Order: sequence, then structure tokens, then C-alpha cells
Amino acid sequence: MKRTHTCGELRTSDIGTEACLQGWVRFSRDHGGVAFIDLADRYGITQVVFDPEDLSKDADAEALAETMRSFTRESAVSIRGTVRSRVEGTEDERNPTGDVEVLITSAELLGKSDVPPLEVGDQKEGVLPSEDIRMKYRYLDLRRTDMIRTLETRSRFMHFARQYLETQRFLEIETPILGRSTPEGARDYLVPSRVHPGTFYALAQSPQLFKQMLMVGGMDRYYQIARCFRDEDSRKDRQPEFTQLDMEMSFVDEKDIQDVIEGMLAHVWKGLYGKKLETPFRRISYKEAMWSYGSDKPDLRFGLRLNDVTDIAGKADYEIFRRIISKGGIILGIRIEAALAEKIGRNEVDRYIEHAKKVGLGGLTWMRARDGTLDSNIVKYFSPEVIGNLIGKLDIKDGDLLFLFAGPEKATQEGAGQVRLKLAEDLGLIPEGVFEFAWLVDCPLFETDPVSGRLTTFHHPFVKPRSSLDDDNVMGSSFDLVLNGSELGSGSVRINDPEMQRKAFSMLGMSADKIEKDFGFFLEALRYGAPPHGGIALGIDRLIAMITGKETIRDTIAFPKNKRAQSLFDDSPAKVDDDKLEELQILSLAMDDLDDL
RNA sequence: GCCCUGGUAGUGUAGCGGCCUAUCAUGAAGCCCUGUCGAGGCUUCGACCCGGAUUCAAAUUCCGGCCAGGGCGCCA
Repeated sequence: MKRTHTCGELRTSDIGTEACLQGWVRFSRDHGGVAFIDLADRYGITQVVFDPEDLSKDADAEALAETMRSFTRESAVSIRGTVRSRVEGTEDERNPTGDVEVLITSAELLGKSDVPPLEVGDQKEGVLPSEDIRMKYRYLDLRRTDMIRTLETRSRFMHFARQYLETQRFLEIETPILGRSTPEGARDYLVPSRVHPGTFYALAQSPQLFKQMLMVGGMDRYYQIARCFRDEDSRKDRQPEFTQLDMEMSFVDEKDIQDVIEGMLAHVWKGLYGKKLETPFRRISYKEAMWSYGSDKPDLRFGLRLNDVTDIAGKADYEIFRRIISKGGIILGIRIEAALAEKIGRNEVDRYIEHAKKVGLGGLTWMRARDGTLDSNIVKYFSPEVIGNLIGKLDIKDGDLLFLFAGPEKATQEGAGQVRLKLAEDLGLIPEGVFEFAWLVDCPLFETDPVSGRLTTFHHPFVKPRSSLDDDNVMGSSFDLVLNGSELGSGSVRINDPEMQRKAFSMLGMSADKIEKDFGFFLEALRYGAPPHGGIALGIDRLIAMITGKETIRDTIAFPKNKRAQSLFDDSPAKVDDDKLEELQILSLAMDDLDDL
């Protein structure tokens, strides 16, 4: 028997035709005579009915009933029958196939299922098993409609992205996964070389150097759906291997790159949702993002902006503020309007103070607006003039609640930004289904590590500076794509001058030797007519998670790793046989029998 | 490496010193039922992560471990 339709296909127009369906037994309902099976596949669910009164004479009702008894939940089965209209009044309007059913005439068990350890059918309560159960039986978890829809969205997203890039003259080119380990960046996954004992490849952390060399090679416009590997601890939006939509273009500036991404996402949006995506995206400078949102990936779906009140509140006769100001610190304020502020009682304020301490702030100072002035336990230290200025600057009205944060610049911005996010969440200010894309621009080229005092890059060492590398606080040509408080990718124009590139490495503390050894091949490539070029890479797992409303990227990946970088479906990583290690001339310090050697 | 939360039948949960022979739902097995759609009814089955300690008494408290998730560090 060959299937004639999928389980999401049959409609009233098919009534009277013979159909063969193959799929999984989702639910079955035996009424003692008439019995129903909900047959499911990726495309939908169709009701199959066994009706002894309506069976044709030549059908062997007893044999058929026997076969159907073997149809345990989630077994793969094949059924044949006649499409007919449902009995009037029993149509299921929630289901596109709900007006018809297939009157079964023959059936075959294709793959019997043991009792499934998790429930595949959509549950009213929406309770999922724990993630380790879902991962161990991922093939069953994948049968759930939610997982099917998510992976469908991911596939269609990539389809439309490819479609757009092809029209924009991009070439899809693969780059090596096995490459050289380089000093900068994340910890590498290493792969031993059998042919050259004692040497190792590193799995690609990104195709950065290769795509730049493709530009030197005249490919002009490149893209790749690139798997990248970083051996760092996982988070809900980070795992050891992940997918980037990577691209690079020659003879372009920052805006050219941004235009391509905007055009591509608009094309994807139209394809996925039939909706227009508003472009161009808004631009927000790094500086503004930090001062107004306390984050370099601001969530722009709601207000609660931070305000710099250093000059005003710093004049208060308040010891804590005085001390902070004298050390060069800042004071930021968030105004919570009356309608929302009334939900925050004294106990809630205390919880925010606790939260502030958790996110690296000393605490927070609060005041409530009443009768045209500000009231709180510490208001006596604030002169009428300071209070008047605060009210004026933040446009404070009666009933409003004011939070003040004081401390060193960056820590205070980031801490206040964290409190802002928590406020928005608690107060329900984050709208569903809203996509606030933005470009974070005007980023510094370097940062100083607050612990070691060393110079580090804000993005990576290949970013072209906007002015001389020697300038104080030199700006880079790099920019981030931000969506709803999440960083989706960063791009830049690259350095295409070998001497400038060498100097950038050197400023990051790399010795001339090290530069030559690790990047000599790349610096040499820049000496043969390297065109000005730039590009960007988008984190696809994150992007899909955001547009499908998933908490974790693991829900957008068919076979993800867990928090401890293991996959429970194939139980990896795993030990290998000694002879394999021997062939690679590898001796592990973690080997059980090391003491015996 | 560190911090936080959790671990109870196949699955999701309640219980948080004695009322526990451990709740409820779902599931599974069996029986009944000819129009359901997470079918329904009846019966049955099935669990306190591991080790130690405290106590007359531990699922419950304490200590150590293991497992899962969230976070810090890390992630050019």
C-alpha cells in the first residue's frame, strides 16, 4: 500500500474517494462497536473510523478489528478506506480535516510502538516532561506539533534567506571545519591529526579568516550557513555547536552590510508571515544604549528609560551619593509612572533593593511623588531645590515612583539596566509578538579589561578602526544587530591593510612571533590586493528562538546538547577504544588505567 | 570553579517530622460501552535520586554526593 494523502490533506471535496494514509496512532477511542483513531503525521491529524455496520460484505471485520487492537499509541500504521462526511453534528471545527473521516477497510501495522515515555499528543495543561526525558527520547518529542512547527519555521526561514541572497549575487561557499587553533577567542574543540601525531586541528569557531580570504580571492559576495564550535559553558541561548548565517562582501561600507540584512529579513518576513517588516531599523549608539537602557543589547519593546541625574542628585546632602560622586561615579534614575507604581508596595520595593544588590549595585534609593514633592525615608537629605530639579528633569507626577542607582559608571548602567528588565517583566510591560530590531552603532574598537587592565577588542581583532589606531578611545566600524534585548549578530568593515592588521594584533598584546606564527598566512593574503570588505554573521538558533517564542535555543535545534555539553540521544561524548587512541598517539590524563602504565 | 532552584509511580504533580499502608491527574492492563475527538464508566497496577547523620519516629531536618535547569565567571 502506498499512501495517497498526508494526514492533513483530506477535505469535503475528497468525499467518496479511496485513500491510503500512513502515520502514527495519536489517540484511539473504542466505543465497543464503532472505534476511532486519530492518525497523525507532520501535516495534521485525520480521523479514521472503524464501523462494523458499514463495512462492506467482503471485508473481514474480525481480522480488521484484530489488526486495530495491535495499534498501540504512537505505532506507525497504514490504513486504507473511503473518505466520507462525518455524521452531522460531529464535525470538529478545530481541525482542518474535521469535516471528514476515513472509513477503514484495511489496515496494517508498520512499526509497533512500546508505551511511549512521554506524551506526544497536545495536552490541555501544556505540561512537558523534563528536558532530559525529552532529549533522551527526542524522536518522540519531535513528533509534537510544537517541535514540528518550530523546525518548519527554521527551514522556511533559511529558504527565504537563501532565496534573497542569491538574488543579491551572493555565492554560497563552504569553508573548512577543521582549521588552525588560534589564540584569541573561545576555547577550541581540538581534533587530533593521525597523519601528524602530536598536532591538532581546531573545529571552526567561525569562518572569519576564510571568508576574508574569499574576498581577497575575488568572490565578491559570500554567504554560508556555517556550523561553529566553541568549548565554553552553555546557557539557554548558547551551546557548544551553533549555526551562523555568515556573509561577507567586497567594496562595501557599514551601511551596505546593514542594507543587505534589512532587505533579507524583510524578504524572510514577507515569506514567513506575509507581513512587511519595517525598515530601515533604528540606529542607537553604544553610548546612548548604555546611558538609556543600561545594555549594549537594549530591549526596545518598552520604555522605563534610564536618566542621568548625576548633576542633580549628586548635589543632595546624602553621604552615599557624595562618596560615589567624589570617586567619579554616576547616578541614574528610573521613573515608574503612577499607574504602574501603585502595584509596587513597600515589600516589592525591598525586593527590588535585593535584586539590585544581586546584579552588582550597592542598592537602590527610592522616592514616591506625593502632593508635588518627593517622599521617602531619606528625603530629608534632599533639599527642595534638588527635589524640584529631579521632578523637573524626569517629569515626575504625583503617584510616580522613582528609583535612583549610584555607583561606578558601567556597573551602575548595567545594574540599572537589569532592574529595568525585571520591572518590565514584573509589570507586564513586554508585549508579545513585537519585534524591535535595532542596530547598535558607534562602538568602541577596544575595551580595557577592568581586572587585568589589558586592552581587549570590543568585537574582534579584524574590525577596521574609524580613525588611527593610536587615537584614544578609537571607534570601530563594527555594529550589532539587536532584537528584543538579544544580540543576534555583529558585523563590521574589516582591516584590509596588512600593517594595520599587524599593529592591531600587537596592541592586543601579541608578540611579533606569535602574530607571525598564528596569523602569518592571513597577513600575507592581505598583501596581494585585498579589497575593502566587510560582513556580518547572524546567530540563527537565537533568531529562530525569538521568532518562535522559545525560551531556549535547544527548542530550535533537532538534537541539541544539554547544559553539560552532552547529547542524551547518542550518549556523547563517550570513551573510545584504546586502539583508537593509540592510532592517534593520545594518552589521556583522565584515563582510568593511567596508573597501570 | 562558584551561586541559585529543583529531584516523589512511565509522565506531570500534592505532601515538607508521627495523621503516609504517600495525593491527584495522566498512563498501562482488564472489563463495559455503536459517534467520539485529550471519549466515557468500573477494577487493578505502579513512586519518595544515592550514601551517611540526627531522632522513639525522616519523603519531610542536617551533611556529602549524583542528576537536571537558571545564572556568575567564561563566550575575540
